[in-house]
Amino acid sequence: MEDPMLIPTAAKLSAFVGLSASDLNELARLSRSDVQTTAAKMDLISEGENPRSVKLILRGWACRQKLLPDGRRQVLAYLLPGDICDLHVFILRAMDHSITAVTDVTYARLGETVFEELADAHPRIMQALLWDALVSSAIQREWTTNIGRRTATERVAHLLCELFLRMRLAGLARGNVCEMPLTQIDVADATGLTAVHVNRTLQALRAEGLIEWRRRELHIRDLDGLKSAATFDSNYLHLDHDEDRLSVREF
Amino acid sequence: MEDPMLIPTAAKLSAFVGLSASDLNELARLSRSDVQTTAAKMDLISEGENPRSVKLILRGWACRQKLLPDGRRQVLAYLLPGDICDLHVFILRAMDHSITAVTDVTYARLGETVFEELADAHPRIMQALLWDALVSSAIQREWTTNIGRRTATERVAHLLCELFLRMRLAGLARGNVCEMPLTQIDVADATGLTAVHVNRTLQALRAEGLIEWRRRELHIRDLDGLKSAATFDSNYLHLDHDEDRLSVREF
DNA sequence: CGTCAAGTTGAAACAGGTCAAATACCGTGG
DNA sequence: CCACGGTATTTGACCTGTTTCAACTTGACG
Repeated sequence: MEDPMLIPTAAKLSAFVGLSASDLNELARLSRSDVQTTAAKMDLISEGENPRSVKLILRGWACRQKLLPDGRRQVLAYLLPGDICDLHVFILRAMDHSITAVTDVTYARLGETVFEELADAHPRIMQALLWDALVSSAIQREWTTNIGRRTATERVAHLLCELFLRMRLAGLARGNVCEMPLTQIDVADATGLTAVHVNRTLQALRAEGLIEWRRRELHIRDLDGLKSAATFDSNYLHLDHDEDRLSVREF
Repeated sequence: MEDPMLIPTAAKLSAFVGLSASDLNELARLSRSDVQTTAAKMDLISEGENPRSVKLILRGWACRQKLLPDGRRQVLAYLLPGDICDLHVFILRAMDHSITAVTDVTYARLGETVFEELADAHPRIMQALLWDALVSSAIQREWTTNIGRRTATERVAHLLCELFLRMRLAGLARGNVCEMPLTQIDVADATGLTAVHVNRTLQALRAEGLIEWRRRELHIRDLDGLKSAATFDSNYLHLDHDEDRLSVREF
């Protein structure tokens, strides 16, 4: 069996709570149950559909998105390996947006009962999932702010900064490099800009020596510089965890 | 004692689940416990503070907001009477935004244990609160879309449409009129526009006969027209409830 | 080596921003 | 009841960041 800490979900949740060996095994087990694949550009679930499972992204990138009747597209979130969608989604009748594969995506589907069992047998995982859900909401708020009140350069820099830090948190960055499979159109639809303007903005960020981005690989050349170009403040990612309440305790 | 259905929270949650007389009484009871008041423009809780209670808005309007270092302001959500903030917020160490009173606000503070008790004694309320939390997330996503991909006119029309429908859901509209205590600056900071441009946009909406807005009162003169000017689709409010699973059952 | 998607460039247009002054509104105290 | 002061709204003139459109280049892949 693979090392459970290599599972991005485990890496990420561990940043919040200490997880026991048994917790880590449980995450590994969940990552092997009901595994599905979706090709790039296809929906994992479409707007209007009735959600029947929580999705745990194992490999590849997905996004939440809305389409307006005339085709305008807004990306609401990027889902990276290790991300979990919509802990409590069973309560809703219909999706108000779709979840779409950016690259080919492999994911596990978790049914409603999984969480009832988790709450009993692995309360620490459940608490970490709740934390993760709250962080997802916080990210959504930060995106609202990003689009509403930042300039084009700040928006793009902010997005890249966030994605890099999240990839690193999931154990998916090597040094200051991470995979970046988005197109400039994807960046545009996430930041409320046009692809043309994103292109010019990226050129400026490159010219300032802040980033390089070629062949689906993002190199952060100056993280502090990028953060300050973005007015980036990582508080919304809630990476500070409460050591007292949440450290590992093996029973 | 007042009629429990007059409590806006009860009105709103009833739109989702059927609540028993005992549930309604419990909501009335919660609305009387630990009641606080905050004057307009003051924070109910500030960014960086450690959240110690869930807030239930009883009277007046509040907002969630973020301030960038240079003073730019983004309103993330408006909280109307009956709204509940952040069901699971105890898990987080620090607020990533502040909750600020728009008008004078009266609210009840609910501690962590309240929800443990509710889950046992009033599971139907708990389920409704979970639904409400999911709808709040959905609203946040819609705002991201609004700011990212709609024109100024669409944005403003969309915001007014949403606020009116939410007020009506909470039992706080008379016909096609509701209270609207926001300034044009508030609307601007919620839609990613400037106050000057909001002003011109509102004049256009008035000229088209869609709304009137004077003395803190909004009159919707043509709801369908306003919706279509906004490309408004109410699906994100998740007003459709599942009769089978969620109708009242008295035991 | 051809094809299709993604990225880049330039020129022109415009939605919305900025600045600054004028007006209306509203509660308060004389 | 009116004058006052502060806040919110409205107006006009001008400006600019971003969009639009259309063409061209590069890159990935069978």
